[in-house]
This record gives sequence, structure tokens and C-alpha cells, in this order.
Amino acid sequence: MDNYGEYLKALREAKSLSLREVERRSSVSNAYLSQLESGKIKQPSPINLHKLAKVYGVPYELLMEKVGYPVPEPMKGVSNEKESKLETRLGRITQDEEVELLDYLKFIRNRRK
Amino acid sequence: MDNYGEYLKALREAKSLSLREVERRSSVSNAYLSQLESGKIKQPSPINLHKLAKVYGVPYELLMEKVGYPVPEPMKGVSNEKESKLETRLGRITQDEEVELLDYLKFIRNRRK
DNA sequence: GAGCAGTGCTTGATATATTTAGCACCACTC
DNA sequence: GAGTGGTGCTAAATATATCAAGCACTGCTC
Repeated sequence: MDNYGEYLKALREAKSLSLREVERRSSVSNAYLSQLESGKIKQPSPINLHKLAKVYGVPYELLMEKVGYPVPEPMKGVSNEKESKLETRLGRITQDEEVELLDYLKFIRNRRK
Repeated sequence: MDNYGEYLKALREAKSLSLREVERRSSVSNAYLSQLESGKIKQPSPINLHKLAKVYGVPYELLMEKVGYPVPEPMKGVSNEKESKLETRLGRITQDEEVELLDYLKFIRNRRK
């Protein structure tokens, strides 16, 4: 519910895309994208979130959650549980998972200014 | 995509609830409910859909789907685990980063099901 | 340095979501 | 049969989402 705008901006910058490039790929106007990123839009349409999720390569549900929309139950347990060591706790991860983790880590690190 | 309004109306009538009773239970105005049921609203907020799903006892995802919103797709290629040394690829990660990555991985894995 | 294409951003216009206030129509009770 | 209180529904008002147009700024090329 807080700052999903900053999140979107970080995603875009992590991929080095301009607002107009995202507009081309998602059919969401650059003007609107700018407003999204600066926190001027409270409840964007799930349809647009879905388009952006595709362009940025992040799960649609994650964007929904960031915006503050309810997310289907099976995915509710995103947040908390006790974990310890990375390798031991993760076990083996798939190629796809690794790609996503790397993307996400890049996002985490770009987040701090 | 067509007439989710009729569906909502059928749900309400199946429970023998009046518009105002649903308003009481969901905090969605009876006026708006009426418009929803008569097909005058194209894209209701997921938040309201979630409220109604609760009142009517149907899965939130179903309402989302009926309205025409994208619903989370089960991950397509869970594909073969190509082993990798995660740490060597990620480099050194901080404790905070690790926590976030673990949460995110949990999210990824909960997503498909 | 004029021209041009790209950048993020704002503004005004239009569409749509949602609510408040109120209608007209039923019951039922006194 | 006037007076309640319930029903679905609508109109007007407000809020918000979204886009088209355009601004001011940059960097590049001739």
C-alpha cells in the first residue's frame, strides 16, 4: 500500500528502459507511467499491472500485492517464516527460479540510493 | 467477460439477500451493487470483488476471472533443475538481502501450485 | 548553433467507478 | 387508509483512472 510507484520505477530502471519504451511494449501511456511511478495513482487497473508485469518480467501477483489488492489465498504466505542458511534452506533451485532471484536481487540493490 | 453482473445477481439471490443486506455485510453501496448486477460497471475494483467474494462464499479468483481480469497463471515451465552454485552467481549477499531473497523465493514457489 | 530526436513530466480532457439522496413500489399494521 | 419499513433502481455528484498533447531539458549531428 505504500510505495509501489518506487518499485515500478526501480524495475524499469533496472532494465534501462525509458517511459516511452515501456509505453511501446505495454500500450500504457508514458504520461500514465510517470504518474504511477510518482505515486499519483492509487488503484491502477489489474489489466495494466498485468501488462507491466510482463514487460518487467516480474510476477503479476507481486504487483497486485504491492498495490494493495487482495491476492488469491494460495499465495498469501509470501511474507514470513523462519529460515536460516541460504544453501541449506533453499536446496536446489531451478534455472527459472535463479533468473528471477537474480532479477530481484538487482532490484533490491538498486533500491537504495 | 460478458455478464458477470448476472452471475453476481444469481449469487445474491441464491442466498436470499437483499441489496441492502449485502451493503451491510460488504460496505459496498446498494446503488453500486445494483449497477454491478445490471452490467453498468465494466471494471470494478478488485477490493470490492474481494468483499463480495467473501459475502457470497465464492473464491475471489473466480470473480476476478468473471470480470475479465487476468488471474495468476500457474508457472508454465517449472522445468528441469539445472544445478548452479547460487552463491557464486549472486556474489556476497547481506543478511537483509538474504531475507528478502528467501521471501521472494517462497513467493515464487507458492505461486505455482 | 540550428535542427532533431530522445528524455521525464505536467496539464487538460474524457471516461469510468463509487456514493448519496431520493424515487416508486410493495407489503403489513393500526 | 395513513404510516411504517422493506425492496430494487436511478440521477446527480464526486473521485479517480487513463490518455493526447505539449512543455522544458538534454545530447547529438551537420
